[in-house]
Amino acid sequence: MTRMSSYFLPTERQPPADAEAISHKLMVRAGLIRQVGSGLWSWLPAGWRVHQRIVQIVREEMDAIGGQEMLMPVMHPAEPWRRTGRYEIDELFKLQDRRGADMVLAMTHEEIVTGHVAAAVQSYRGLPLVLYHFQIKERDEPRPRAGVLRTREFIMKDAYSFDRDAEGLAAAYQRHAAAYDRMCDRCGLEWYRVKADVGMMGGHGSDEYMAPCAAGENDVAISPGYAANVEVASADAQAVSLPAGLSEPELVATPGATTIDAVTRVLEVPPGALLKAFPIVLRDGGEMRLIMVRGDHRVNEIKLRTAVGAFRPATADEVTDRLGPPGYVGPVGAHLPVLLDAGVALGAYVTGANRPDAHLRGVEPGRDFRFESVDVREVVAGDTVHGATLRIEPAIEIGNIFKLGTRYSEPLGATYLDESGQGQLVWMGSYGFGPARAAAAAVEQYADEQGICWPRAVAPFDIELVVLGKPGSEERALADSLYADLQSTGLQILYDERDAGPGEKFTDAELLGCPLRMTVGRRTLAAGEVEVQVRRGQQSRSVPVQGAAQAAAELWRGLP
RNA sequence: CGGGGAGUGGCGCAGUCUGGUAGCGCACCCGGCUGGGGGCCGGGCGGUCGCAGGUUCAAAUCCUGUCUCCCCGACCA
Repeated sequence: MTRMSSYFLPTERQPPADAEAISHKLMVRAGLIRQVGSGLWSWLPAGWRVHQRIVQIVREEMDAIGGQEMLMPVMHPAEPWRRTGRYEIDELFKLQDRRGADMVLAMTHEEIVTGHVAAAVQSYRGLPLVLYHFQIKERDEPRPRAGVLRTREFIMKDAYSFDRDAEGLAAAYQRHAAAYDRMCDRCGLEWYRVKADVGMMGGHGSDEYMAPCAAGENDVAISPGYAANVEVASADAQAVSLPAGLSEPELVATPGATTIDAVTRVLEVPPGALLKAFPIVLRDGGEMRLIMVRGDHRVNEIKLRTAVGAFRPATADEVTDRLGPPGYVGPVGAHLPVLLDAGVALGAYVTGANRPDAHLRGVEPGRDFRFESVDVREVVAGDTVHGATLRIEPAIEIGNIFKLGTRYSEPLGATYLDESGQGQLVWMGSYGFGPARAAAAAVEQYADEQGICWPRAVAPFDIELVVLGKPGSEERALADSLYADLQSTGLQILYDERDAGPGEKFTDAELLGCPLRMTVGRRTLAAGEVEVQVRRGQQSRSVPVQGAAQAAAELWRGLP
C-alpha cells in the first residue's frame, strides 16, 4: 500500500543551490536522497526502492554464475591491512577502539574474505569459489562530488573468486564479465565494457563497466570494435606535419619561446610539427629518461607509468644539469635514453636545442637521435584505431572486474594442497558493482526537462496512479478500485490521492519518473476511459475503464 | 593539496560595501473557493543570521579565529 498522502517523498521545486550534475539535482528534487555531510547521503524510501531493485538484479546475476552471498563487517582490525600493505592508503579510514587497537573501515574486503578462505580451504577440492556480499564501503575521498556519484560511504557488491591457477581465474573472470553484461542490460543502462588500468597494485587485467553520461568522471575512447578508458587507450600513429628535407638539423633562434604555443608562433609551424620533451626520473634507480611526444599531444601519465614504472617529473635543476634550460630541451645530443611516443611518425620535427633561446628544425628521429618507441600519449577525439575514428565520451564507472592473481593470497597465506600434495597459492579475482552509481547513471542517461525517466526495471514504482477531482468525488471512487485492480497485477503502484491540484500531481509524477502514469479524471472518465502515459517520450493514450489495469500492465511489459 | 565560492526559517534568496535590533518568494498550519498542468482570497506559525572571541552605546553587517558545505583542478588500491 503506497499512498502518496502518507508516503515520505519530500519533493522540491528547486534543486539544491550548489548542485551541478543532473542526477544530483533530480534525485534530491524527486525526494530520493538527502545529504548528511560531504559525500554522505541518506536514501529516502523511494530512492531506496531503486537501490534495492538494482541490488536484486545484481544478486540474481551473481547467483546465476554460482556466487554465494554472505556478509562481512565494515570495521576490521588493522593487522591484515598491514600485511597486504594497504594500511598506508590515504583514503583508508583509520580509527582505534577503546583499548587503543588500530582498526580500519573497509574500502573493499579482499583482506577479510581471503582470510576466511585461507583458514577454511586446505585442498584443491575446496576450489573454485565465488563469494560476494553487498556491504558499505568507506573511503575518505579527497573530493566527494555530484550527489551519489562519488561518495565517502556507499554500498558495493563486491565479489571474489578463488581458483587453483591462472586458467581457473580466466574462466571465472569470463563468467563475471558475462554476468556484468547482463546486469547492466537488465538495469536498462547504456554501457561500455572498457579496458582499464590495473593500477598501482598491479594485477593481470581489468575491465570497467562505464555508463556514458555528461556527469561522468572518466573519459572513455570509443570506436567501432574498440573501447578503452583513456587512461590506457592507444591510437594509430599519425602522419607528420613537416616534410623531411633538410640534410641536418638547422639551429633557429626562438628567444623567450619556452612553450609549444610560443614556438609555433615564432616559427609559424603547427604544434604537431614540434616534439615536446618531458624529462622524468625513474623511482627505481633514479635514472633519468627523456620522453618525447608530438607538440599537439599530451603525455598520459598512467600509460607512461605502465611503460616505465613509477617515476616523477625531473626538477628544473636536474633538467638544467643534464640537458639544458627548461623550455629548450630536446633529444639531439642528449646523453640520456630517449623514449619516443609511438604517435610520432617518421619525418622532420622542431625540437628544443638544449641551449637558451634556440630550437632545432628538421630533426628526424632515428637519423638525429636514437630512441626507443613507447606508447605514452593520451588519445584525443579524431584519432583512429585500426583506421576507425575515435570519439571520447565522459562516463560513470559503475562496475569493475579485476584479475588479482596472487596479490592477496600471497601476503595472507591463502594456499591449498594440489593432488600431489604440493602447496599452491590461490588465484583470485575481484568484481565490484555500485548500485548507487547505476541509479545515478540511469537518471543521467534518461532524464528530460520534466525530470527522471526510469528504465522499467529499476523504477521506484512501476506505475504512478494519479487521481484528480475532489475528495469524495466519483473519480476518487473509481481510482480507489483501479488501485486495487492494479495491485492485483503484481506491479508496484504509487497512488497519488493527495488533496492537491492537478499541476502539482503531474509535476511530481514527472519528477519521480515512474515508467507509466495513469490518470483518473473527469475529462476521460466521461468517455468511460482513463489516461495512460508513458513517461519516456510522454506519449499518452486512453484505455477503457473496464480492464484498464490489465491494459496498463500489458503496456508496461513492453516498455524499455 | 592548489584555486574559487557559500553558510540568514523546510527550500531558494535579499540585506553585509555604508553597524541601529531581520525581510521576500515558495513550502507549512487554519478557513473558504477552485478541481486536467505547481490556481485564488483571507488569517497564521516559524529564524540565538554556522560557531567562538573581539571592537562598539549598538553587530547578520566591522576584526580575529574556527567549523561546515559546494565548484574547478590534482588525487581516486
